[in-house]
Amino acid sequence: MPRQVDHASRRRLIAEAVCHLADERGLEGVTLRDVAARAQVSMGAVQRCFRTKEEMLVFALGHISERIMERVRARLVRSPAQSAGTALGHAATEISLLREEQRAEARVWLAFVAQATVSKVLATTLKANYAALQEAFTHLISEAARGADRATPLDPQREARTLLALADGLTAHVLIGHLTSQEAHDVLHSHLAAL
Amino acid sequence: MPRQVDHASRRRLIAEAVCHLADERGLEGVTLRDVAARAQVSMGAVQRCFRTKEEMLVFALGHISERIMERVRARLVRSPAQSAGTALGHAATEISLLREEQRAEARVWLAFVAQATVSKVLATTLKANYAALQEAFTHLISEAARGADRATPLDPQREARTLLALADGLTAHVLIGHLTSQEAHDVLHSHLAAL
DNA sequence: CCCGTACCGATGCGCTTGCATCGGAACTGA
DNA sequence: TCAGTTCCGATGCAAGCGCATCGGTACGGG
Repeated sequence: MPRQVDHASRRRLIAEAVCHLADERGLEGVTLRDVAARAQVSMGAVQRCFRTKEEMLVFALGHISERIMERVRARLVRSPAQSAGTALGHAATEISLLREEQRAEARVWLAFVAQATVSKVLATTLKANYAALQEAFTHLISEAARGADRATPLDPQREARTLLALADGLTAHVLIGHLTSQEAHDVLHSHLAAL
Repeated sequence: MPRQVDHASRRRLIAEAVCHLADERGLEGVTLRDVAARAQVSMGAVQRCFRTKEEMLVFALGHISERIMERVRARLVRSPAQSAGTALGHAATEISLLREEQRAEARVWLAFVAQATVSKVLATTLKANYAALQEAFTHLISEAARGADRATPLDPQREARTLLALADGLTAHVLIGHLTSQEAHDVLHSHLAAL
């Protein structure tokens, strides 16, 4: 058996390169050659890992989805003691990708969302992610609502959808410079407080 | 003076073609040749109207911005009798581009938003539009809030930002198929009711 | 009537793209 | 040590891109 290469890790390496390039120049500016150069591998290696460019992009989307999800999970685990309400706040903040160091991920994410409107495979991947997030949020909200008694009974699923859409909208507005991340934080927490 | 052509209307014609193509294939799939073909003019004509492709795209963005703004304005004028609250609802609905016949505009808009994260000129144009919208919403909200007395005093500007971000997020989620436009409507109106 | 000017369609150029190909390098097992 | 197998880097190719160019066309003024 000759030399074996760890395909999985190489694919991840390449996915990282895709994200960096998508951050800098947009998804359209991602070419196989540039990806190879950025990942410090040859074009042939890239083509061995992914049969087509689209396959590469889909994998990259899955990669960063996983990273984001992982961060949310980590955040929830890190602060388990508090109430479901604060956990919700943390999760929402993570999702919004407002922190400076997440700006790159946010740009890549937005690029993929835009691309998904014309690419069926990307849309499928994205929908799965959103569905998972929405479910998680729904649970958090209904749990948080159990304690607090409210004048009007609230629909956890609808509130989850609201929160998810709001987070995404805020992310986009920060990215194009319409809002500062400060303002976005303010809006987000105000909304959460109203819940 | 030899034959003169109406440059302004031709530019609008081309902008329409750009929007159609961006709707079908994404902003990346917009090429000068295809635009020319779709607009039923020659490539030379396109190049006469716009010196570069970017100039064309920027004009197209301005064109559809204007159209959307115009629709919002028309909607507000059409139903002036009601309260500021219902006017707000109408405006928000228009902005969200949820109706089927606005799906194309929504796709184009999202494509431009994504592109704006890497293009300074596009970002500037977009920011101007969002600023105008936010201001309009702020006024509507503060006006609507004047009548209703509330437990917690609300910040009109913050609520305007929230509404704008929520509308955009919902639009995106409908486009990628995570929500149906029905669900988005539900979310939006529920949020408005909470105000 | 025809000349001059404003317009435009077609064509060419240089470049980049995604993808296919292949000779040789690298490493394992005997 | 060497044969065998797996991998990969370089190169080629056809297509498509944005943009520049230019000769022909059509119209309005003298």
